[in-house]
Amino acid sequence: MYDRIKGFRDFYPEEMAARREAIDTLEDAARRYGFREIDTPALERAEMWTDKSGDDIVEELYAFEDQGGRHVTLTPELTPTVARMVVAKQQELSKPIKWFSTRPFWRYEQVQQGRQREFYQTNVDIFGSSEPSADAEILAWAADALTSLGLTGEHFEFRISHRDILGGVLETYDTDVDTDDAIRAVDKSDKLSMAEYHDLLVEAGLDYDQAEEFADLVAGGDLEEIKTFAGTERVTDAVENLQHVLAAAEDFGAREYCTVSLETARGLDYYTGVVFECFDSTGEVSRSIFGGGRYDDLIESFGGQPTPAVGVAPGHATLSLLCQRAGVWPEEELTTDYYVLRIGETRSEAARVTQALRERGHIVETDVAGRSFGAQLDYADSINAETVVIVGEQDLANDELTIKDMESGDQTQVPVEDFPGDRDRPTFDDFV
RNA sequence: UCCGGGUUGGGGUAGUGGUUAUCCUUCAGCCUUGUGGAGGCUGAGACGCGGGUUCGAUUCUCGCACCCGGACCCA
Repeated sequence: MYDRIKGFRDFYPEEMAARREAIDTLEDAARRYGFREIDTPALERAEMWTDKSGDDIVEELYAFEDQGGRHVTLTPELTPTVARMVVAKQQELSKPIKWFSTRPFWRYEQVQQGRQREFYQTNVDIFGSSEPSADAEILAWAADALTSLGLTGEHFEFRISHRDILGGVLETYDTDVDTDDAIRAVDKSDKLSMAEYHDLLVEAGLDYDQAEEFADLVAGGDLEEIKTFAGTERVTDAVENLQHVLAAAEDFGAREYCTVSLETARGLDYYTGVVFECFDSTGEVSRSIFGGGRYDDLIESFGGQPTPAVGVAPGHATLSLLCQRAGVWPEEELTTDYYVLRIGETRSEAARVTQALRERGHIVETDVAGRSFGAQLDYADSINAETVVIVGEQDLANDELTIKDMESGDQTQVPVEDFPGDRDRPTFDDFV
């Protein structure tokens, strides 16, 4: 017996069927918005991460040197890859570029609830528009995707913030503030006592009065108050941009899921404008369900022309936790439309029936194990077959088949030449 | 990397420093090559790995692995 690699998961048919349904739900919603599916490599040059984040990040990567001496890594996130793709075909792609993909990523991390080393995300991005409508479309897709899964506003909320608001407010203080440290403190404020939170802000460079004032302002989340307080163009622009995004989200029916939450500061250094995270309303799923936002500088930093971008990437692990707790995760039960039971030397006729039903698009199984009548019926039961078509020597002797409804156990005879006939989905009821 | 809890057939469990490790379930076969969900019979299948203590370790002990939480981190 070999062990599974830690942090990697197997998906057996029942779980896979549920996952497939969930993935299809997310992707069908994306297709309705005109997002086009792409697929991307499992392996990228490690420099795509080490150049920007330093060599320490290798600790978090499945990175190695390949036979050709290249430093490569299993891809830990999609964004740099799509940025590379956009840059490579910048001239020929019509804007806005709207892409989605579902695929695994790999990070060498500590395994926790909702976090594995191999994890699946559906990434949805728009490149080439800085309009609030683009941000709103991302939010609208995210809301559509979640509600299509059966979730409602009771189950989740989008916490929306803007990168420039916190930074912009902080820079209005005369003191020399370490903005990153202060924002990190804000991000952690949930988990800290008020005093600890204030202490961290002080460590970042504010004095105690400022720390208290700043913390209150952020927690209050009153955008107009913040605009007035800061009085700078940067903050005014950021607030107005956030308001425009929310207004556009309103038009697309996504506003009701959005809460302004300036404490939602965390995240990727490449975010530049509106950022948001999705949280479980009950707080049972401790980490965020997913995050997203605007990253207007990334394409340029990858050597392309300045190209604004906004995107979101739900992780399937946390999403399925959320759905399971909300009781809307798809049923993990396999179903079978028909089982063609064969007894005696009847293979050719049974095969004809089997293939005819398969041609109609049904899930059809027949005996491949040489089992007895009873064992075949047992098996048909175990795979939740809806209808069993019995092709037995006794039936064929009368030029008949037996159609059995598995739920009721009722059965009836039908002429061989009349099955399946021109019926799309013949069942017991059609023949009584 | 750190903290806490855990690991006995495929799943769920009982138990013990000493003979054949308990029970339920599951799976396979048969009773039954013409009727499933019931029943009977037969069979398969476990003490996570390694070291130590001991005459003897699944049991005590240490280390490791893995699992479940959490911290840190989360590009």
